[in-house]
Amino acid sequence: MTRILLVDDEQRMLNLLSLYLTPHGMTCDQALSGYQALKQLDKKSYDLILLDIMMKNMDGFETCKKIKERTDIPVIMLTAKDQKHDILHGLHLGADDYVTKPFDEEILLARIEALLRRGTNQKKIEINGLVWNQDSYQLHFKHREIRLTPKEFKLLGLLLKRPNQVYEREDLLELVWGFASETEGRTIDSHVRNLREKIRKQDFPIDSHLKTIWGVGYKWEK
Amino acid sequence: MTRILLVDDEQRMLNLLSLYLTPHGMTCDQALSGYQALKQLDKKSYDLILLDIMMKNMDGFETCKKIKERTDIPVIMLTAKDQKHDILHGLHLGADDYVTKPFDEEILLARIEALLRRGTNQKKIEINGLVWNQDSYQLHFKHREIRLTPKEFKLLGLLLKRPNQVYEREDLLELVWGFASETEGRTIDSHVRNLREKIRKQDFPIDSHLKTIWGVGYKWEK
DNA sequence: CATTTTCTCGATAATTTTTTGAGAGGATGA
DNA sequence: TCATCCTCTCAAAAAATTATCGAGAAAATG
Repeated sequence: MTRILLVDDEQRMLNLLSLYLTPHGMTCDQALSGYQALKQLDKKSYDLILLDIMMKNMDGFETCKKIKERTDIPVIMLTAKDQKHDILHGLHLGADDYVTKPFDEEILLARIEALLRRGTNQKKIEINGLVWNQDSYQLHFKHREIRLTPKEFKLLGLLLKRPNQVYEREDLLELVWGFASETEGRTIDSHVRNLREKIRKQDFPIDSHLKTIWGVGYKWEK
Repeated sequence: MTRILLVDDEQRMLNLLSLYLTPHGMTCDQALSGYQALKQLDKKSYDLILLDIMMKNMDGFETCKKIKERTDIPVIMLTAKDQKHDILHGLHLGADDYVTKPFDEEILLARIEALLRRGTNQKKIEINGLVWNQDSYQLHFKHREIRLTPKEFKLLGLLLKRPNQVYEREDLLELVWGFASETEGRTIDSHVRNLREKIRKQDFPIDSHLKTIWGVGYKWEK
């Protein structure tokens, strides 16, 4: 169940948002101010935050900044239509996306889902009994845990998210290690090797899925 | 994997664009200026360039022009909504399409995909049931995979992209092997032979498509 | 700070692909 | 038809790439 925190100083807007989102499998908590939102964040974790940046006391930006300082939760701003400046300011403070008010229900949902689907936010993937779970940072096969290191876990997740997509080593370095990575050589091969070994040990047929594409890179084949 | 170069002088806009595109199987590199973009182009190749033409120092147009002078990579301009003049100017300088800011995610994606489907940047080609797929690096016929080596795969892709175009051996060496290639003699013939054999084995009538043009080279005949 | 775990990277073995050369086999035009 | 090109074929040698291993560096943990 996707947990969403709604932040707006108008109770009516909070209700409207809840009304839209709840039927789509999301549970919503409400906060009437940035202060309340932050307090709520200390208590619970959320998958996404919907934040009105034009609240009376103008603390929308401040709230956005503070949220991003302490968490990595995606934030969608609610903004007025033609406030390009506000939008850019919000994005600058770390917001991930924006939706203009008055908003269209479908657009809002599409944006939310896009953010949740996003690489780092797709939480659980199951293929042929192999279960990769972002939240718990665990990989399971037949209810047995396969312990992975962070790099192995991220690498596998990336491959699983786009079955059949071939990733060149360069791509993997960028996507798993990060932009400025200076790693090179056979580092990736080593991680692939360890990953294969750990999974193979549990009798999952990893070799018919995690494939080497000679001269190119690696991929997960369905 | 589709590689995209983002050019904008606002870091936040770059991040927003990455955010939208990455989940759709694209890897993005960023450049904060036209100068950076051109430098980056010397190092790597891209499938498409997204270029803000309204950067502070007004070098968007200049950049577009220079990109088009030295490459054939499709360029989409990011422009303000009502700058008809800018749009026309950009198209005149060789830009392939434009998207107005603030942009809609779906529209942006649709434009990108439309451009990628065109011309020699196609990632997926299907002819008479033979399916060539760049992303997965696979060739299929009737849902059976035909395993190709890198050279074979590239060679076939090249021919498929321009049906009926006859390529001389010299052309093929340049396009498949790369400029500085020193290969010669019967190398290409060997690869063509192996390619034909693998495909013929799966009962695809390769011989009525992949034709030898006596005294010249090879072509794919529709 | 000591210990454990993870990551990196080179060396070597194993594997796969590419190139090459020479003879056979076709195509072409006089 | 013949002489001459050019292409096809084949397999062995060369080259390129990946797998494997292990040791030391780096990072995380308690």
